[in-house]
Amino acid sequence: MSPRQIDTQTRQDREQELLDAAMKLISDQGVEGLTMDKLVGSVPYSKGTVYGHFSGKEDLLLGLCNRGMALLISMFKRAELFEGATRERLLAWLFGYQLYARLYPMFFMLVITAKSPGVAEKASERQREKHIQLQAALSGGLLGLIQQALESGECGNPLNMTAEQIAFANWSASFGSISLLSKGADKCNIRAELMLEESLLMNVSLVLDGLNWSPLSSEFDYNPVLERIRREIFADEIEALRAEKN
Amino acid sequence: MSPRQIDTQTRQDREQELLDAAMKLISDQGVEGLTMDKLVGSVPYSKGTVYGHFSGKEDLLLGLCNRGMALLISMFKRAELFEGATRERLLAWLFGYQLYARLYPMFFMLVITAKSPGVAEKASERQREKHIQLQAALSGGLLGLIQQALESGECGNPLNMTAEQIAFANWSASFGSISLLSKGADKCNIRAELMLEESLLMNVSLVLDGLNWSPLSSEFDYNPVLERIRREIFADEIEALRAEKN
DNA sequence: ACCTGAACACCGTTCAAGT
DNA sequence: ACCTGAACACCGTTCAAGT
Repeated sequence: MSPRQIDTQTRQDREQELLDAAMKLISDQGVEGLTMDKLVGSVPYSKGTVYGHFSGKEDLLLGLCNRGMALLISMFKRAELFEGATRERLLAWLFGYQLYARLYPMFFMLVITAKSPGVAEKASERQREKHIQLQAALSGGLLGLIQQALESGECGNPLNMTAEQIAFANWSASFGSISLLSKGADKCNIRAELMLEESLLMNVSLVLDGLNWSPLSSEFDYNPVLERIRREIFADEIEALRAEKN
Repeated sequence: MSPRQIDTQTRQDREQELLDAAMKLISDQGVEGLTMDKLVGSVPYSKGTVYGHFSGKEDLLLGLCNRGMALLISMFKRAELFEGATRERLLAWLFGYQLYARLYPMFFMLVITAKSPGVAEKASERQREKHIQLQAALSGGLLGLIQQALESGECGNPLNMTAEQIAFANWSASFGSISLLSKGADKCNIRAELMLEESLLMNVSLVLDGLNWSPLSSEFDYNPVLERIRREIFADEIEALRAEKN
C-alpha cells in the first residue's frame, strides 16, 4: 500500500506485459522474429524502459525460458497426482513433457538456447538464479518418484544406477526423441505429431524395461493407462492442441 | 584440362577455403561469432564473391553442417570394420558419435540449427540436396547393422519394433545424452566429459537391454570392448582430443 | 527518479560500377 | 563473365536530454 509497494506492483505487471508481447512475436514470426526493436514497437514503452527490465536480448530470452519452465512445473504438479504404480506415474510425467513440447515448441527449444554459453553468460544474475531454482523444482519431483520406485523394488535397477542417473536416462531419452522429431512439425503435419507420441513412448519403454521397472511392457498393456492420463490429467492441454489446429 | 575444368576446380578450392575460414571463426569466437562481414574480412575475396558461393548465411551454415556430416560418415565407416558381435559393433558406432560431438561441438550443434525451419528453408537447393543425401548415408550403415542383429536373433526385439524404430531409439538416446550434457563443457571441464562418456554408455545400455540385445550388460563386461574400440579405431581422435586440452 | 528516442556500431544483403 | 565495395535496411545497445 505504500508508494513503493505500488511501484513494484506496476513494475511486475509491466514485465509480464513485455513477456506477453515477446511470446506473441515469437509465436507469430518464430524465435528469430523476436527483435528488441519489434518488441519496443509492439508495446507502449520506450527502448530505455524495456532495457530497464531486461539487460539485453539474452536476458529476455532467459526470462521467457523461465516462464516456460514455470508452466511445465505446473503440468508436472498435476501429473504427480495421478494414481497408479510408479511406472504409470512416470508415464504421466513423460506424457506431460511431450504435450508441453507440442503446445509450446518455442519454450521447449528455448531451454537449449538458454543453456548455450552465448546467452547464459550474458543474462542477468536475477534471471540466472531464477533459472537454476526452477530447474531444481523441475527435477525434484521426478527424483522423488524414482526414489520411491527404487525403495519399493518396483524398479529392479540391474545396473545399480543412482536415482540421478535414472532420472537423466529418462530425461535424455525423452529430450532426444522430442527434439529430433519435432523439427518442422510446426503445423499441419498431424502424422508427425502422432509419430512423436508413439516413438517417445516406445523409446522410454525400452529404457524402463532395461531398468527392469515393473510392470514390463511385455507383461502389461499401457494403452488404457495412457487413455486415463489423457482424460484425467491433460484434457485441457489436448483440447488446446486440437483448437490450435484450426 | 579445358578452361571450364580449371574454373570449376578453382571454384571448388575457393569454396573449401571459405568453409575453412568459417570454421576457424566459429572455433575462435563461437557460432554467433560467425558473421558474413568477418568471413569476408578473413579471406581475400569480396562480399559479392562470397555470396556467389553461398546464397546467404543460412546456406553457409548448412554447408558447414554438411562438411561435419561427411566427417562423421568417415568415422562411422571405420567403426563398421570393428570385429565383434552386433552389439559390440553398435557400441563402436555410438562411441564414435560421442567422440565426434566432443571433437567438433560446433558441428554437432549445427545439425540442430540446420534442421530448424529458419535455416533449412533459406538455404540453397544444392546444399539441401547434399544434406539429405548425407543423412541417408549416415543412417544407412546403422540400419544395416540393426537388420543383421534382427536376422541373427541377437536382438530379441520384444516390442516388435521395425529396424528404423530401433535405429531412432538408439540415435535419440545418444543425441539426448550428448546435447544435455555437453552444454558448457567447451573447455577444461574434464569431469563433465568423462561423465558424458559414462552416461551415454549407461543410457544406451538400458535401451539395448530393453531390446533384449545379447549379450546383456548384466551378463557381459563391455569395458574390454570399449578399450579395444579406443585403441583399434579411434586412437587418432582420442589423441587429437588430448592435444586440444593443452 | 524515471522515461525518451536519437545516435552508434555492427549485421545481412543487394547491385551499379568497374575490369 | 566475373569481381568489387559502397549503399541500404535492420539489428542490439547506450546515454544525453528531457519530465
